[in-house]
Amino acid sequence: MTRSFILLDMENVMLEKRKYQIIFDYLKEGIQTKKYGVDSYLPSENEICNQFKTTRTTVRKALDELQKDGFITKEQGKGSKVLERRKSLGLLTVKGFSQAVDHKVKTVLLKRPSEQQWDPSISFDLTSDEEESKCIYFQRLRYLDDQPVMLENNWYAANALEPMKANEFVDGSFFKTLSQKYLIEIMGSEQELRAELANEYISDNLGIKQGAPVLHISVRFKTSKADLNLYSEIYCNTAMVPIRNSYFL
Amino acid sequence: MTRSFILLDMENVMLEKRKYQIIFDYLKEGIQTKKYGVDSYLPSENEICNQFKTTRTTVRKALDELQKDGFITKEQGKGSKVLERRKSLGLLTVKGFSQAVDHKVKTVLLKRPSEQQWDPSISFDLTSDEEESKCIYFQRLRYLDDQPVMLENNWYAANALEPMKANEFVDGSFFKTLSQKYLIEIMGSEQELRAELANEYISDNLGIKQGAPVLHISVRFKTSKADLNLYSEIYCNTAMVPIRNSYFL
DNA sequence: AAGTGGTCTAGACCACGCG
DNA sequence: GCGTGGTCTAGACCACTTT
Repeated sequence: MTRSFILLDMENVMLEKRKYQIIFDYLKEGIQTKKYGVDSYLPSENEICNQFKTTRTTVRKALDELQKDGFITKEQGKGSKVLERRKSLGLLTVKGFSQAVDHKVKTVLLKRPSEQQWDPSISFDLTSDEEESKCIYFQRLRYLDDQPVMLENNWYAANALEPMKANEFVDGSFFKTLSQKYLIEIMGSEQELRAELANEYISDNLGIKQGAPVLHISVRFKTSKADLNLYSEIYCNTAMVPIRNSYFL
Repeated sequence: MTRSFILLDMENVMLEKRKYQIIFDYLKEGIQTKKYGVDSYLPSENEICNQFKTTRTTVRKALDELQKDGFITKEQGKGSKVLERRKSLGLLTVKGFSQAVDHKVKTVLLKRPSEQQWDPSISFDLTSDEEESKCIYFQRLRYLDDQPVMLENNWYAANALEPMKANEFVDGSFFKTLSQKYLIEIMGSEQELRAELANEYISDNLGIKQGAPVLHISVRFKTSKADLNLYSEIYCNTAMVPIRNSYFL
């Protein structure tokens, strides 16, 4: 009696994770590392059942979570298909950035990631962990049709993630790099929006007049790594083209 | 043999809905009509099982959907608790509007809902159904601490929903009224953001100088009623206080 | 101890997609 | 016809909360 109790307890300590969580993690990693490529299908529910010696209920729980997190979509009669990118989380896009057919898009790294002091211009309160750490800062300028439209200042805690090397950026995207090389996902964001008049520094970078209206966006992105947030202060010239975002259940 | 086949088929035609969908709809309506008030607990999973003569798997499927849609949260050992409001869908809030303790909030209906022609200033393309219909227009001005901060122009298709009476607004909120009186929920939104300089009309309403920077937000809200979208063109004075929104998985 | 939600098993039948 | 995901049953044991 005592012995079986100890064994059960051991099992819980050893396993720790729920069975569906193990399957979820296994499949998620497979997607992030491109073992299961975009538009391909995961193994069928019954195959996963056999592989993990479990029942469909448990496998379906894992797949439901993957679907909720935007990694896959299910197609009745066909299978679970890997999606291109996760459900957009209110990520800001310049109108036309996605319909890239008739627009040229370019991102220039003005300042490559390097260790600095936190900047007081960040609009959000830092966590106590972050305040104790130094930070990594990098700056980018995004172009649409050779016209600069977004000036981006980005910070994150140095003790949460090493400074990314400039040549390491996957497709020039910080988020793609996080997902594919570090297996870290964006879990949500908070934004503050302001309309301001461009000062000299902003107007120089965006190639507009001083005093022209600019959209100032402050964002805190929360990630699946508990101690890693990304802070961005973004200035946009919305005269040519508005900034878009959308969200759906 | 033939007879039982027919019966089964009949059953599908009669029921049409899945069992979990019936339970979902029943509970959702209970929440929307305040039969289950905010912060109260739904009947336990076993009670619902007995009431609908089904198993916990099916009941839990219904509850999972309610949770995904932001109607309830589950508390282990306690029950399923009704939430105050649905998961914010990137709804814009003025910083301080929610922490209303130290701020006075006021909404004034400048133009009560009435039938009009669609306004060409709407930033989104209308559906063909909407174009064929007239529209309902209403205008509001929102104050924070007796300072006007948001001027709101709103339109929706007249054939999708009758014009709401001014005294019908629940807590002055269009969305609360939609949910509680019409059982219609917001399913998502698209936004376009622009920084602009206030023209005379805007500056008069917001009590700022002509040429001051204003945040222009165009929104299309999609609802659970297929033919009902709400279009809003909003102008914000962000000098005192920024506009916020957030989204999480 | 009793009740609640969380996980899991071992099945069954259905609707859909495709060869 | 066969494999896929979608729904559902009838149980079991667990962890957590409250009495």
